[in-house]
Amino acid sequence: MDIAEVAKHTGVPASTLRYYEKQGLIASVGRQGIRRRFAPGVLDQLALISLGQAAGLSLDEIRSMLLPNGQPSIDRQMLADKADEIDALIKRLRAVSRGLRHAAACPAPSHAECPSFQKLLKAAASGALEKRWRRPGLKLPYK
Amino acid sequence: MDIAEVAKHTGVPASTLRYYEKQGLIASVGRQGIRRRFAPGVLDQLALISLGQAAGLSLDEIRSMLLPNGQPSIDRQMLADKADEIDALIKRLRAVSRGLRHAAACPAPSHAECPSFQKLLKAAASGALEKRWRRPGLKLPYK
DNA sequence: CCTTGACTTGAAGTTGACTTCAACTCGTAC
DNA sequence: GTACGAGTTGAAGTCAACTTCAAGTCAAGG
Repeated sequence: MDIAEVAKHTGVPASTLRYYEKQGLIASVGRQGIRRRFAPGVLDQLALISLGQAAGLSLDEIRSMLLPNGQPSIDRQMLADKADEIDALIKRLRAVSRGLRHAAACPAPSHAECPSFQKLLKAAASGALEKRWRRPGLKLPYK
Repeated sequence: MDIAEVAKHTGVPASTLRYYEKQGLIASVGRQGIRRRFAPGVLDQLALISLGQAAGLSLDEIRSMLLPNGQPSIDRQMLADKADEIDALIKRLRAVSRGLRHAAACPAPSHAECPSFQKLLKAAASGALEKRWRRPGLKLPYK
């Protein structure tokens, strides 16, 4: 497959594919003239990369889960750890969501007088809420 | 309060406070010599900013929720919308977490043969999983 | 008076994951 | 044989939210 074909099948832009190759995340199987040729297996690798990103992994981390041949060699413990991380994130997000909803429904004339909003503010001020996550996330299937 | 005091109370670095001021997110009440002085109210504003960040708002969005005087003027509908967004994100994250856990527990010799892992991969490949979220998130209180 | 330390400034640097660009090379079609 | 479209390259640009830096300004203490 040439790069356009891979891009079409995966939705990953050609520029990104070249970038991934440079980063050692995927590999082309030789060239036809000047053009890269990819084995069909690259589609699976790209799926794996997408999954890793959805799970909140950096490209560096994802690379560390790939054998030199591109096959995944994934530590099950790492998967479980990542799941734990995501669960913790979910917990925090639910707290924020609940707080926001409460504040949205709060009948106080201004948020300055809404106790639940104040509570949220206090939590935020205390540093209990994270300001920035390490990284990207996911789009998801089952909507 | 001077900038160091605000920094100490809030944990927000002085450099960030200056940055926020430049961005119009907070305001100082005059100077003492060359040094900024802040009214205590700035602590509340910073709490609000933290909360906004935890809810996934960009600084631009947060600014749009502030009146020129720094008081929040928050659209309740917007809060509800944000809560919806967060809930949707939670849904996606839970799918990923479940998938990861399943894969971690999967007894197949390699993930290449694990059906649930394959399913996850397929979801990721389909673009159902987001690669990058718009932005930061939260750290959270109730751990 | 001079040093010290905390503050000031605007400009430039950082990070991660890409995208965009100019300049170039092919294979194919006319 | 030449124009075209699609690929190639390395370098530079983008975005957000900051941080870092050099150079300068003060107030207070010794």
